[in-house]
Amino acid sequence: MSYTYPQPRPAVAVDCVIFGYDHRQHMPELQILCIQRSIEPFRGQWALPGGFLRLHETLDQAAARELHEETGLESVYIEQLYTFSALDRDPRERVISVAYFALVNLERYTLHAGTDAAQAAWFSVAKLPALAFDHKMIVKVALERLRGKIRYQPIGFELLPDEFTLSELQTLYETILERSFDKRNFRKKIHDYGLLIETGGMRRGKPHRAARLYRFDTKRYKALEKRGFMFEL
Amino acid sequence: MSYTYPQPRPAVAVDCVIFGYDHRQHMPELQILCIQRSIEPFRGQWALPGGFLRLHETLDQAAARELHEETGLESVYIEQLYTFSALDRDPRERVISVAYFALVNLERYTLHAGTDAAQAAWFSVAKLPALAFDHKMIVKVALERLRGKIRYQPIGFELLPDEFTLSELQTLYETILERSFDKRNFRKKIHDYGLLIETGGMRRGKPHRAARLYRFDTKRYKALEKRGFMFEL
DNA sequence: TCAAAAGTGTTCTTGATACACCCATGC
DNA sequence: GCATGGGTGTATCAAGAACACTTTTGA
Repeated sequence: MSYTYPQPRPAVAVDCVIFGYDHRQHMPELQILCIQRSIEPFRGQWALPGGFLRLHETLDQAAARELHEETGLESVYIEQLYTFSALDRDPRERVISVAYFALVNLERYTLHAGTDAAQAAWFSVAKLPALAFDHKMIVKVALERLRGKIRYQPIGFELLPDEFTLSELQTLYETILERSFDKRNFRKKIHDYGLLIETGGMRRGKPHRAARLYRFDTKRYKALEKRGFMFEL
Repeated sequence: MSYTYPQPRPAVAVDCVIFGYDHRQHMPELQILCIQRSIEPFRGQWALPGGFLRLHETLDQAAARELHEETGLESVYIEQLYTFSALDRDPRERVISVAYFALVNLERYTLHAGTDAAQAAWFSVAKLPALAFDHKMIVKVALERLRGKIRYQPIGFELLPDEFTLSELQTLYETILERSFDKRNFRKKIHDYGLLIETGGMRRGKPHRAARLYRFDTKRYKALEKRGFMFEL
């Protein structure tokens, strides 16, 4: 059998579930960036940022490009999630979509008006609007992945500033996992892993005791990881 | 902005990492099905079974179809792994590949001569030949996924016959995870989960005491799973 | 001085690990 | 009768869970 050029091809798109989190809020919520579509199909509806793969770029590059184009963000945590391929997921024609999820610390980022006439907005995951295509399902899979992964990989730090307090870290976990942790047990566990470095700084300005600031010790984590160490919260 | 038909498109392929396991072997090994390519590129080299996505099928269907065409197997465990998109992964042209992994119990399956003039053969994961394209990397990712997943999801049973002994189950875990378990602790843990049903049958025919046969209790597992239960080995 | 979150240890319970001997079978 | 794996329980250790009060800060 000779090489048969595969004639009819699906279009290949990349869609990004961009999770945002703001530790400064009193009751922080996990948020997702949506854009309001300015073109058909689903014109006027909210959807995940995304676009078509170009031939000169990898999927990772396409996802990073889309994220940059639609939000201005660069060098944030992003990873491939899953590839969706239902036959009718796009009414125009056959499109498969490689979904990514990204984690954004909202302190460093304030939303600029959407780039190409599209409105962008953050929605709490609890109050997402109706989404175009199969994006509701993509969000569902992304949430499951995030919740599963955050418990045994230190990706949660991507949602916080470089320096953070232990309470901020605990609230982050509680928000994402939708459960509460005992303060003393949480702190003991975190400290016992030895993965946080006290910076010496303090978080002040609130009408209560100031809190110590910490940084995540990436180098130490990577070293331990190579020796088969497993972090688990 | 109007709908811009995305002109240059990559071809979309599906590749399958088919894991095989035979509990009847004395020292079982995890194996992978490879096919010897009869066409260019990489003619004569070993590769993972795969082919191009057709427009009328989903990726899951394409993976199942490829698996069926190249092995005759149907209704085995199969799940999407990752989508690979390096620019030069196929020398012909731009091809992205959605990789799947499947689990096959080799007792129920003996390899027929390859379908379309291609030779198919099982290789121990420890002694894989050189593989075409980026298939070596795909296998690496599949192995990591299998090893990670088998510890907290009962997919290992897919590699055993419906009825199996506790020693067979233990050997399966030891083989895949490349570590040993204490026999008494292993059995206690398995029993405590209450997910095995004693069938009453015995595995005989070996020059030592006969062993009790068990079935995995899928219904009970699914019920527990919905209530947030987590199995972990 | 008050409200609000920061910070800190001990006890108890549970699950993980380590470990050795008798039993049944086929040859 | 012997070699081979099947089958069983207990004691120890480590990690997880439960739990309450004092300290510091800004308003």
